[in-house]
Amino acid sequence: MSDVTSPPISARAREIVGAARDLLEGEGPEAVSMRRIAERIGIKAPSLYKHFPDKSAVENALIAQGMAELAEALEAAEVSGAPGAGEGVGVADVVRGEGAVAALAGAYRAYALAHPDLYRLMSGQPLDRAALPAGLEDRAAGPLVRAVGGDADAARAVWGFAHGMVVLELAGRFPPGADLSGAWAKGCGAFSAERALG
Amino acid sequence: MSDVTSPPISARAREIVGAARDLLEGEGPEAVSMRRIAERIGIKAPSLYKHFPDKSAVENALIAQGMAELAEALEAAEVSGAPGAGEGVGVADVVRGEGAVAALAGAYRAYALAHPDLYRLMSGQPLDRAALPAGLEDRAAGPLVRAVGGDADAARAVWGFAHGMVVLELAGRFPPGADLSGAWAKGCGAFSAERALG
DNA sequence: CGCAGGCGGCTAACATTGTTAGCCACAGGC
DNA sequence: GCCTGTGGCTAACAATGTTAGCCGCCTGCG
Repeated sequence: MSDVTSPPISARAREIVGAARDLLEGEGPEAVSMRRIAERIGIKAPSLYKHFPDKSAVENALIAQGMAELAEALEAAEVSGAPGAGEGVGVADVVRGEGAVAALAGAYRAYALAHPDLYRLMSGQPLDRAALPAGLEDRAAGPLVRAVGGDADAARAVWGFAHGMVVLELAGRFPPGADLSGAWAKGCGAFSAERALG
Repeated sequence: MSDVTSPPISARAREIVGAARDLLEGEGPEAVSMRRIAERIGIKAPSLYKHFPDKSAVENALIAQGMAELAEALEAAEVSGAPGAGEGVGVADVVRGEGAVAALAGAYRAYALAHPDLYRLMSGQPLDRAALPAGLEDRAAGPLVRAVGGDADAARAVWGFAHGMVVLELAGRFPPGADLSGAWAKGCGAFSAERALG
């Protein structure tokens, strides 16, 4: 997944966000405390403040990392789902762009399910844009706005749909055993049909 | 909004969740601590444990309260948006049910924006169904499944869309000044168009 | 009437959290 | 050869949820 941690260049800083990520993905959000992070790399908690101003700065680094990875995943789905690429589309591809939306939705869901706690960290709070690498947010949004032909309203609606489905699934809010892929298909189909009608 | 707190009948218990709600909606989630709740009703924190087993029980009461209110709001939108009711629909009502979905979406968004912290509390965690009054969840879901004609997949997709839009808006994730009502319209239209195509 | 019991307060305390103050060792540059 | 910055450390503080243990008062009962 290449190197995605831009602002903190220090090796120690990278080690810190690495430990934070391991804790987050290995033991959940409540495990990522300053003392646990420090312990994991063999130092004491107060020393972390020589590398990051506070805990939220570490979290912001994690968020940037996740967003970059998500952007990569979406870009990969974009090329593989683009018209002209190999790999035949499964269901009716009546509308130009339908396959693209579904492919992106699938990649979005897959990333969120593969990194549930990181995804929640990324999307659960007001997002300090100043602490994010410039252009990252736009880059992550790019594939989706291209898939809907540049329609900002449609892009936001599809994003809302995908995010809502993912976060409800992660929170276990759907009835156990519900056929979520059916709901995903319904949603992707709806947005594609809407495009068909103009 | 009538009486919605079912399990804790004690006056003190109701006073406690009232204080918790005031703190939550007045000063945000981090203000609702056991000590602040107790202080607000003139007792000390440990005494709260004579009425609730732990903090999460208080939160569950809050969640039940919010879900009941949301259900009421959706039911109200359901009757006012039903065919035959007064109040002309704003935009093209080409499909039976389109107005209903839009009306429900509007009510959903309105409730969430009016009670942002309560909504986040309601929807942000795995939901301890055992601690909820029986049937509450189904009641809240009722209006939406009726609006989509009983199609469970469609209901889940629309719910995902509405929830995602709301939670992204509450988290300030959309660009400042974005035309969200446009995105909402696009989404509602998409799901209605999908129904038109079968 | 007297008494037992429990309901509902209280204080003190514990572990854990993020975070700060202040100290010290060591490396590199003038 | 000093001196300064970097990056460790210990001790401490405030606030969190929660428990233990004590006590006063009201109620029901014999």
